[in-house]
Formats: sequence, C-alpha cells, structure tokens
Amino acid sequence: MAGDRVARAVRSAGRRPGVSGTREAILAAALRAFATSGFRGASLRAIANDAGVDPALIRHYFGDKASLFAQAVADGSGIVARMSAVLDQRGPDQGRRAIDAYLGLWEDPDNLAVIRAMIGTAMTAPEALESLRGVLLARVASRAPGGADSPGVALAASQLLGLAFARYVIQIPSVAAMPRDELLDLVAPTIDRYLALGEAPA
Amino acid sequence: MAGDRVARAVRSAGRRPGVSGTREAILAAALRAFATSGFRGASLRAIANDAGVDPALIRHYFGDKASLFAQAVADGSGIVARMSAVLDQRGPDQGRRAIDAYLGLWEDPDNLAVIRAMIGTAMTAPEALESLRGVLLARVASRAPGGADSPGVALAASQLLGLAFARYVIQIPSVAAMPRDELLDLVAPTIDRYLALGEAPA
DNA sequence: CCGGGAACTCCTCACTTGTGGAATTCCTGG
DNA sequence: CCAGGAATTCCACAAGTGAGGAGTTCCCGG
Repeated sequence: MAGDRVARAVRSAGRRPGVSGTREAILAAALRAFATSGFRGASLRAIANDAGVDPALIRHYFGDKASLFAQAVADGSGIVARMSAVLDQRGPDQGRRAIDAYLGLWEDPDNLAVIRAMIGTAMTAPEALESLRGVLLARVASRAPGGADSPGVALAASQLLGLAFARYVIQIPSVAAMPRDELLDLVAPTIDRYLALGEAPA
Repeated sequence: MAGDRVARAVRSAGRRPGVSGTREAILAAALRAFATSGFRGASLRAIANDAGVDPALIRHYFGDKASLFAQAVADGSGIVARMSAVLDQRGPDQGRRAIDAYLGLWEDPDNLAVIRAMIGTAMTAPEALESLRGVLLARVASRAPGGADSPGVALAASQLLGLAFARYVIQIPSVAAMPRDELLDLVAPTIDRYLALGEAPA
C-alpha cells in the first residue's frame, strides 16, 4: 500500500505554488451565502466548500464569522454608493435615467447578492441594520441641497426600493414581466415629482 | 425527604388542569422568533422557552418546523388580506385613504411581526418565497378588473411597500420623522396615478 | 541557501439544532 | 367510575455548527 499512494495522493496539507486568490474567492462565496441564507443560515463550511477551500482558512484570514460578514459587505458595498449616486443626476429625464440605472444595478447578480445580504441581515440582526442605515444615510445626507437629508430624495429612494423588491425579489408577475421601457414610462413621473420637491421649497 | 417535596415539586410531566392556550402561545412566540431571527435563525427551543412550554409540545401540535412557520404566518395573515384590501376602495381620495390604512397596518406591532417574518424568511428561504408569493397573488389577482393582475395595482403596492420599508424598517430619518399628514400629501398623487392606470386602459 | 512566516489541511471539541420515543398526568364521554 | 385520548414532561440521538490546535508545504528576504 505504500507503493500505492505515490505522489499527489490526497494533496494533503501545505502551501500551494503560485498565487491563489483564495481570499477573494472566500469573500465572494461568503456574499453569496449570506445573501441566500442570511447570517445565521450561512455556514462557514458551506462557504468554504463553495470557495473550494478548507474551512479553517476562513478563520485564518478573517477570524470570526461576524468579521467575515463585515469584510464581505464592506468589500461589495461600492454598490451602495452607486445606488444613491443614481439619484444625483438632474436634468429633463432624470427620473427615467435614475430608474434605468437603479434597475441595472439590481440585475447584476453580484450586486443583488450584496443587496440581499444587507437587507436580509438587516431584518434579522439589529446591529447590521445600524450599519446599513449608516452607509445609506452617509450618502443620501451628503447631497441634500438644504443641508438635511431631503424628503424628496428619500421618497424617490423608497419608490425605487419598492419597485426593485416587487420586480426582483417577490417577482410579482405584472411588474416582473413588464418590459423595461414600459416600466420606465409608468414610474418616471413619480420619481420626477419627488425629485422636484427639493428644488422648489418654500 | 419524602415529606419535603410534598406537592408541586418539579411539576414533572402530565397534563395541566384547566385550559392553557398553549397552542396560541406557541404561535405568537413563533411569529416573534421568525420575525426577529428569520426561519433558520429561530430555534424551536427558543420559541418553546419564550412560550413557557416544553419544546416537544411544538412537535406535538405542529410536527415540522416548516409547518409551524406556515401555521404561524397563516394565522397572522389576515393582515395580508387587509393589506391588499387597502387598494380596493376607489373614490376621490383613494390614494390618501390607501396610504393611511396601509401605514396603520404597519404600525401595529403584531402585524409588523408577521410582515417581518414573511419578508425576512422570503429573503433567505426559497420555499417560503413561493408560499408568500402565492398568498399575495391569490389576493391581488382576485380583484383585478381586467382579469389578469393589474400593473397599476402592483405598482401602487410597490410604492406602499417601499414607503413602509423606508419608514418602519430602515427608518430613514426624513421619512420616519415626517408627520403622517405631510407624508399623505406627498405620496397620494403617486398612488392615485397608478390606480388610475387600470381605469382608462386603451 | 536557509530560516521565518504565510498559506494550507486535518482533526477535535463543545455546543446547538430538529426530531423523535416513552412516560406521566389530567380531562371527558359513555 | 373508568377507559381512551389529549396535554405535557424528560431523555436521547444524529447531524451540523463555530472555533481552535497542530502539523505540512511553500515563498521570499537576508
């Protein structure tokens, strides 16, 4: 039997040659897992398996499960900035363009994973809610014309959120199946009206 | 020592005298747990403990954890009917009345628990998503004028959902702190416009 | 060229979870 | 008044969890 397991065998332990991108693979897998199973439901073993890696490596790189989550969300949270930046542009067809850009963000599977991870965890973990609100508000508040965070922008954001939720999460047929152009036509006036609230104040 | 543990002692096993309302206590505790921890995160032992009951009683009454969830949601899902009924009433100030009624539903802690349980679980458990969509659509589809489920009603629902989410879950300051009347004034035109879509088709 | 540290794997521990069986006490219908 | 069932408890199990220790292989700076 000693002659049997010659060289490679089980590839046992030890460092691999070359660069491996393991860290990034773990973060991506973690985001997927947190998005689809929530914080508690996502298991480190499943994440490691998805990343093609030993579970102990997660501990090696990130320590805690909570730290893993924080890192994964922070890593992918550039999309939060892009989500709120969507409402920055002004102009004649600002509503149409905002909705179009916003829906585009939700249609990217990677972004969807981040969003679902944040919202899903925010629903079940108070401290995650804190950080989510913090990140969202830091952006929203920064671009208010009047200094405070503007009701118009917030209402526009609420419509966009509800729309994306209905279309991509709950998947209500009439909204999920509607052609993009038609959706834009129907919802753009709403966004335009909300955004105009901040421009003609008292 | 025999004289010591006279009567009550550890209250060991056996049926309790009188009615107990245990079933209802379990359902209520389950709803709380699912709302705050999600489907996976809620443990049967924690639910039983919250209800002041032995974990095995859950199995006795409901069998599966999934069945428990289904029962708990179905039990509290009168609110789903009320949520979609909100969009039934027509008239001059239909938008205002719909928003007012809808927000009222979210402000009841019991209802909020059901909603959070459904949404939180829908985000993290595909099979729960199926049943959630089914329940919602059975109601929404039933009152469509054209026979199919109407885009106008669905869009109105998406705005209401996003609004409630921003106000009660994420708690964006400018939306959460806004007086009810002001909110109604700002959002009612949107709802009115969406609902009018179904009335003047081609 | 060699030694320290980084990358990586295996194994184990203590704990929690969902599920289920068996026993006990009480209520109620005949 | 008594038998059957309902309500309730304790105990046990197998599986999965997060955490951590110990060892192995490789890379790179001196």
